[in-house]
Amino acid sequence: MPTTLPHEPACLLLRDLTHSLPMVLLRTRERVVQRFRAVLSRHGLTEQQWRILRALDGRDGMEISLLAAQCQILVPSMSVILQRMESRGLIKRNANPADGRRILIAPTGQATALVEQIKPEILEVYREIERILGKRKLEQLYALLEELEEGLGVARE
Amino acid sequence: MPTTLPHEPACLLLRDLTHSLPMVLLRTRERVVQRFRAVLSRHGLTEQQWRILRALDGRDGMEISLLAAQCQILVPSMSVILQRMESRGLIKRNANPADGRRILIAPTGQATALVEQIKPEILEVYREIERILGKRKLEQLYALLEELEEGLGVARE
DNA sequence: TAGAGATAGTTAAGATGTTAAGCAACCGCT
DNA sequence: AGCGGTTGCTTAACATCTTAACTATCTCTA
Repeated sequence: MPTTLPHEPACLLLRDLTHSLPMVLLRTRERVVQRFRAVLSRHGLTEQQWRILRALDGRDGMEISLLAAQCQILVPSMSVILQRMESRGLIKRNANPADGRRILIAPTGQATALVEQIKPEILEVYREIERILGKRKLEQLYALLEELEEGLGVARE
Repeated sequence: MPTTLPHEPACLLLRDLTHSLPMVLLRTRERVVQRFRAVLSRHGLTEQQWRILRALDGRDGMEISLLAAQCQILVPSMSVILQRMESRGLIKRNANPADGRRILIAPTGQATALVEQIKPEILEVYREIERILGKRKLEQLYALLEELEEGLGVARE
């Protein structure tokens, strides 16, 4: 016995919470990130701090707002996180002489060394993920996620 | 000119941060959730409070630990969130006479009415998502996400 | 060139995430 | 009954998220 009425298509009913898109996205991301977190916490980094170091990797400076956009971290959060990272000696701030508002964030030598140390462990996690899903399905997953992301756009309406 | 060395397969290099799996999952989820948040905030609910009300919907009670698992919210967070929701009259607590540790959480009449009021707006968001990706690709996305989730398992190692 | 508006960052306040402790009620065993 | 281990939940501490207000600086234009 179907639980839906004959004239009421499935899309008119709310999917079971467990299988709703935000929940599935959240759970999957949680599982993935747990693996990364296990590595990063051993080095005293949070996931967000790692994203920042990754974004800065190989560059000699980046403005805070651009850094925030790349890391998918809101500017107010970024502001606080950078304060902590600066006091731990992971980043330094360089003023922009041409525009007193802009601040260039650069990784310290310590940070660069730390990133190089962590990279191979992170790569191992990526390999595990690729083993689970296979290269083809993984590429397919990337494509679908990015298509949905594009479709939803950046605008907040 | 490829940037990778001939004998070094792509999987040995860290994917560009912007296209790393955690980032893509995060960005896609953010875009999706923004849509929901726009609806929920008009009704004074956070995303997490909505998940809780959705999980309780149609049930007359649920233990806190099960509720937390279903909503993908850690128990300590759940504890605080429920305190807020109780003081706003959205949920009530019922003791379990057979086991003094267990507490049954139930939605109030006010909460049930609120959920019914919000449901159609949330459904509209789901329809928009289905329009963007199409039914087939959306199902494909669900399948891939759940396969990856299963593969990563629940264990924290 | 003064002043309105836009831009880059910070600060603030409330809510949640994450980990570790703490507490009370249960369970199993003696 | 009594004791140790387990379980369900709360509290605490710190980090981050989200929205809004605020500051300083810059830009554009009247």
